[in-house]
Amino acid sequence: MLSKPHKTRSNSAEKFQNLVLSWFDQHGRKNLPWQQNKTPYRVWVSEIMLQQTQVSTAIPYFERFLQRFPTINQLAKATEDEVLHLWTGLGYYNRARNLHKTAKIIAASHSGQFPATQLLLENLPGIGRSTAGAILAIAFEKKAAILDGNVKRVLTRLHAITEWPGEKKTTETLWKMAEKYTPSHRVADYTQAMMDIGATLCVRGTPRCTECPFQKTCKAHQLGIAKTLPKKKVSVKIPTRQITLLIFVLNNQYVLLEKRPSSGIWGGLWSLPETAYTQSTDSLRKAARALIKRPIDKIRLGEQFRHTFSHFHLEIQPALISLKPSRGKIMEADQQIWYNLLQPDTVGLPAPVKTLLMGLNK
DNA sequence: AAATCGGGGCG
DNA sequence: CGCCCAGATTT
Repeated sequence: MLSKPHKTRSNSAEKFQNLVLSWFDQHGRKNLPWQQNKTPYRVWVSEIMLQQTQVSTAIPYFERFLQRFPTINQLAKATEDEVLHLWTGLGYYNRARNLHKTAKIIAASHSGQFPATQLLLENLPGIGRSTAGAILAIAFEKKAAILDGNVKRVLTRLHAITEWPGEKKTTETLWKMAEKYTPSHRVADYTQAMMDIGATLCVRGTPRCTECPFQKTCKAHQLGIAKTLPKKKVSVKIPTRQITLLIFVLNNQYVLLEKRPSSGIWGGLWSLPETAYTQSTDSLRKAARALIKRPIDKIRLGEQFRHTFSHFHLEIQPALISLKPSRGKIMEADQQIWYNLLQPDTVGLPAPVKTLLMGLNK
């Protein structure tokens, strides 16, 4: 048989993989909830949750989500409100809506079976190049690269890449590296290990280089610039907006909520009626009367607080508007609910709204 | 107070 | 394709 002479010395990618895999065997995380009973469905849900959320935050959400929706078909049958309910507090609610959409697609068009190619996965809502790679590698043991925030940080330091990683060219370079290093053997462990190294050793701020398996090879460490990488995007000051949120309280038990449009901030969540910022009782009375016909008992201001988004600060002035008690049936308009504080509906709430409502219960 | 994080959507 | 947008947590 004709064959090329066998290489006796492993190349640099193989050396790298061996470092990563033996680090994983000794230090990698192997007991995360989604690493037990590993199915494509569980891996997918975890990857979506982890897109913008740290492991420790995601764990309780993952447990509750899987408890309620053990299979993708059960998720597909759920209402969007219930999916958003389980997502309340996690943020980026588009992720939850896309998760639901994708479950419906897979239940209907793939007979409940997760597709296992890069192209099919990337065509599903909420799954891009990196998440598709993670599902292929972790759930299917298929050779596929990921480039999440952790891997980006590891690679920029390893190669001392000083350009901002958001540059198109730099991102492409990083993807090329990620692909070059990805092994065909034990790719699930490798992928988990890279995320673990990024999350526990190669952290932003001060990396723990002395404990790192790449200590000898890391360019940034050699140059003493690990701490300064990846280069930050030039920061922009974000503006502050002010609003007043109206808390209509009826019979000391019900609070009026309105469903927000499905796109934009808090898309699809149930929020408090909003009005232009004011602290004047007179204008609050006017705004309240425009929104509701019931007679007002009294109005008082809550304590103003701040909620920050990626691109603006929101100063929230809560206003409690107690309504005169009502005995008859309480009517709800379309896109409106009287949220029962004692028996909360299973709907999604923005984090500050949830905080406000919990405060009322005390 | 600043930084973070992957993907969707729009022009 | 380039650019803008989304939320809560950590540092």
